[in-house]
Amino acid sequence: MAFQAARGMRDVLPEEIPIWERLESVARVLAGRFGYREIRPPLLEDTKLFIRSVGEVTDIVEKEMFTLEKGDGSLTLRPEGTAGIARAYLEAGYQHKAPLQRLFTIGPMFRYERPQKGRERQFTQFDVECLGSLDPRLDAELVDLAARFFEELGLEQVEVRINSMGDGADRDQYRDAVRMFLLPHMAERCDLCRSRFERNVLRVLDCKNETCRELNRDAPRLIDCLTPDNRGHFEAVQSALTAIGRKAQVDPGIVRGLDYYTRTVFELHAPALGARSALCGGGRYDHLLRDLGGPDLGAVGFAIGFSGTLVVLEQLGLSAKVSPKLLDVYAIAADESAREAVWKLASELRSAGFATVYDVEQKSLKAQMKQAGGGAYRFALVLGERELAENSVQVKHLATGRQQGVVRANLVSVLRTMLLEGA
RNA sequence: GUGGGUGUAGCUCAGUUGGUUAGAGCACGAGGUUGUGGUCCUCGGGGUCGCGGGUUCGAGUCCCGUCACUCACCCCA
Repeated sequence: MAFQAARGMRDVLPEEIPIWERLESVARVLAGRFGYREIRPPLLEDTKLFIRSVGEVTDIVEKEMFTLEKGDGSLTLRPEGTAGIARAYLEAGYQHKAPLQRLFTIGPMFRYERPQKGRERQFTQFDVECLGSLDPRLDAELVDLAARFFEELGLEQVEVRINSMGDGADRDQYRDAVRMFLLPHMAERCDLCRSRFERNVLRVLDCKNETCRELNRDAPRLIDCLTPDNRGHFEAVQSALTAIGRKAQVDPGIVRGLDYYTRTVFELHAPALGARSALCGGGRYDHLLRDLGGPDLGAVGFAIGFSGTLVVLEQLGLSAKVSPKLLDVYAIAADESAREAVWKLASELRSAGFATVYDVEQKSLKAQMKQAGGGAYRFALVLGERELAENSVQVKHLATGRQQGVVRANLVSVLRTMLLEGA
């Protein structure tokens, strides 16, 4: 093949569209039920927006951005959705007219990474953000919304893990405390821990290695470092979840990679998937709007990746439940003389609202029947000399094999009735 | 970015220590059935063996490079 899709980019073929539409529809309906409105920011933003919001020393900014230099400006394909939405919020002036905004978007994001199963360079996210408030119920609301998304798709036992990263002083203090705690025993730890110690100290606490976990046992607890305010907020999030029957386990290992996160961070996991079980990640980012030049208003959000979701549905055998869409009619010419009549009939049926297709490959009657019976159509309509002579059409219901002659003038109403009855 | 694995027909795969015209199942086409799909039977069309180079009398098979996919890391949706 002379050309293939660029690395990490893939086509969503017609066969896969039904499952994608299902994801999008579940996302839209659910977001709507929670009062979230769709927003569609551009795919390209000023590169500096991402550097400012995501953080200069993150993997995303350091090596994963698709950047275009055009004229004297630098644009980058969005590696995540939050920055663009926050920018759009401020540009639209919501901070003045209606600061509390529940927003969502569904669309492609781009990261220059090594592709893997469920991880592509272009990937689709369902991104939900609530800007303009610090209310802990919103943190819980988003956890609930994210969990319901997966439950709606048929996943049972979605696990919620939450943590708080503090906010400013307590966050730095906790980080220092962890660093001081780890320092004396770093030599005994694994390579990964040593690299994380440099890059993102808190992730050392998430090491799966047996001896490292042992060393982590007496690590300082975040809850002890949080300011009374932040501790109160964290507890309020948890009780808001409890109040609606959502179980959430506190997991000190959850540390979002992006700079803008504050206070609540959370992940959703599907235990059925084993080690790589993360379905969704999100959290609060209370100073992002301020950092982008707006007022210091709170905000919280999450993102769900569709590629990963599809992998999960596949592994749990849930994707087969999405049935392909059928076309209504395949119109067949029983002999050459009927081809023109079939062409006119197809046009008529399309006007009447039926999804209709006919043969353009000069196939034999048998081959046309085979085409009709291939599983993509509900009815085969047969027109030949006989039908033309008596002004009728043979209507065959392909699933049952039942066939009847229908007077041409009644065809539309008969078809309509049969489709309504699901016959 | 690091380290493994894989790449043969539209799809899933077989192909012996290197040896003649590279095979199967499914799918596709024609016929059995002169106006009828799904079952069955017969026949048939389909291949730059991912791409490029090398070793050899001879390469799908061995070597090197490259691209893609994939798995485990890093990181994350």
